[in-house]
Amino acid sequence: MSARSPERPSSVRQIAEIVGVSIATVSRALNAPHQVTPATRNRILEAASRVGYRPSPLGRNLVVGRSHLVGLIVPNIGFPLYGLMARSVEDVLEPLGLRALLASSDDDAGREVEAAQSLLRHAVDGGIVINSRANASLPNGPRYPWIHLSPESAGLPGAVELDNVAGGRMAALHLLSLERRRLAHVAGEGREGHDREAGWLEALRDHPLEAVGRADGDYSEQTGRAGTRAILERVGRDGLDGLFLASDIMAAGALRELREAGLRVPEDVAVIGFDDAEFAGLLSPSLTTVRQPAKAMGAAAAKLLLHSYTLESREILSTQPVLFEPELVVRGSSVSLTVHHL
Amino acid sequence: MSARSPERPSSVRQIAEIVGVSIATVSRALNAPHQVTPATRNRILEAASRVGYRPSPLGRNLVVGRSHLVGLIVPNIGFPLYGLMARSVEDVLEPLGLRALLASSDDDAGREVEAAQSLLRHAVDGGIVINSRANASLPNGPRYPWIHLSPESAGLPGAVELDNVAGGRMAALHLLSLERRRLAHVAGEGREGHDREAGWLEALRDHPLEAVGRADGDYSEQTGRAGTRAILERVGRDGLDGLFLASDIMAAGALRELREAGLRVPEDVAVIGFDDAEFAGLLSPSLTTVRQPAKAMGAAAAKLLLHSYTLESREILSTQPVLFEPELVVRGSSVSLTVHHL
DNA sequence: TACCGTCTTTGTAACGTTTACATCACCGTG
DNA sequence: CACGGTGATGTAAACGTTACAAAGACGGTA
Repeated sequence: MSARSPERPSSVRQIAEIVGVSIATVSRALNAPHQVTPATRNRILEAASRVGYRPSPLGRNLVVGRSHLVGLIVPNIGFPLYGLMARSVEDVLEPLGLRALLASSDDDAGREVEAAQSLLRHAVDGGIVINSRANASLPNGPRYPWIHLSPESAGLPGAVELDNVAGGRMAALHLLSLERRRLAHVAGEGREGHDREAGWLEALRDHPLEAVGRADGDYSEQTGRAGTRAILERVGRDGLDGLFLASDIMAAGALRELREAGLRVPEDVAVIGFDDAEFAGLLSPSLTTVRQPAKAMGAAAAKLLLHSYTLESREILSTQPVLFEPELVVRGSSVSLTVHHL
Repeated sequence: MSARSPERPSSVRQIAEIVGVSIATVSRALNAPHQVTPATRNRILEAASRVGYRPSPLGRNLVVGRSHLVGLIVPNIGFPLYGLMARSVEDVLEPLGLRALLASSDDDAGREVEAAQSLLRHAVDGGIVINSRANASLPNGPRYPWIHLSPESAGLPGAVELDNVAGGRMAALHLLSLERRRLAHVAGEGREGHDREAGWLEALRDHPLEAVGRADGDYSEQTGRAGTRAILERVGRDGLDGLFLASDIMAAGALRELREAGLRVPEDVAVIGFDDAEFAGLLSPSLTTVRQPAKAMGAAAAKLLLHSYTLESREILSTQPVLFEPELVVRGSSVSLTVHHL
């Protein structure tokens, strides 16, 4: 049983005294060995390992002026999409000895600014803000910039965005390719939702359609369901054969509403969601969706930050956002997949 | 346009020089105002605000020996259950100025130990480990303890656990209360899965059953599905009227398998899962499940840590784990809920 | 050999903050 | 006046790294 050693941990000073050199030489022996005569270097290393020396990160942080901490502001880390992004941010930062310091904004600009201030008090070197509402009004304290991983980073330098317009277009083209001509959309909020609908409408414009409907939603199951019902009431049971919803959660509500209305998916109505949430493949029928490449986007944001980290500057970022293309994931809710039970 | 002020930020030294006092007096004027004569105090505060003084957290951390950072080791923050726990940990820590520093273990003991070491290099004051595999072999560096939020914290001090045995019992009693007598279970791995099955079997013991089956799974949809199929093949289509799966994801697989086998849920087979994942209510039918109170458990772990934080000790923790009771959430997969269309 | 320049090795001091301890002045009491 | 107490302030130490200085060795050249 090794002793718990309640004595204060060993320091460079202690080692310097043992060996009979200055603390600077000790530090050099550990960090830049070639600058120290082999003889003294060995004595220092030997003494260091004998007393079990572990440099204090706090002392190091102080003098180098960097904490190796990266702030990560997320609306709510409990939401799977944000968790995924956070994880891939982490994976990129870790090999460089950087760590993510977590804060929640709850999609509120005020709380977001508070979170940023709190992170700055913890001396983060830089930060990544997912779904920023405060945008430019974030306190510009950190040594390296705030990177925005958002749908609406209004021209800010250092931004990673999803091409929501292209996503909406994809959904439309997919349904059109399935010969569906009686289409409807349940939209989402914010620029995000607006862009998805813009892409959707743009792609539909040139095609002769029998009917096209819409309803507003807020990404919740409840509004997905209510929107679907409203559309059905307006166009009738036969007035709909393709439905695009701005989130998978809304699409889950739509699937239920359609089933309860006695409509078959995908035979009567093809359904397509947005995000490719974890559960999209678990629904019945499994949900066709426009995939948001969350991991790649998180990694891109982290790399953007690393870029200015290694360049020791916060100014050099492009004003052009890094744009990510979504990806169509076709599942059972839009095509009758061959069922493989034996 | 305010100047970007590339000069180094103001320090206590600077203020001390302006006012003509020692740096100690400056520090006291800011942190313990009553120890300083009102006249000097005012001059110091005035000078501080004039130069826009903000104390360096790095300097402070260094001298007080606390970073106000709490390590949070999670298998994968992208998993919703862990994200939920992390969020509520954060909510408890935040009001005290503590922040969570994130690390991933990927359910691997080696990676977990590495993560702990990395967090210690960042000088975390203490830490919370969700689903620890390393348990007692975590490096005992931090000033305050590692709190375990796990299914199997083998007698470690400072642990928060779910009563999985009670959860299994609940599932059994629920199916029994629905007059189901041909029951089966798809088990999960680890002590977690073992305990759930133990509770399940214990509750079934005293009841006369027509049939009872089981299969092994690993919490994935695929094994939930395969296990269900295996059970059906063994007992036949009429040999099953109640099915308990050790996770909601497995239950989602079971729902699909049962549907494809032409069995109705809940009329022919009642299904119950475990966890109450986000999507449980989105499935069709919506999934009855044994709810794991993730938020409450995360909060409890954080409070356990705060306890030793305020007591300035890492030793005083109870060896008894804080045990949380799961909660039965009844939905459509086990009872025919009145459908409210119209 | 004396001098100069260059290179290697090591030492000094500063960075920012807090706090235990020391110092100093002042006031009241015996 | 001596003593003790009180309140305000100063000094120094703690942490690890690095710019700069200093010192010494060495070689080349006059």
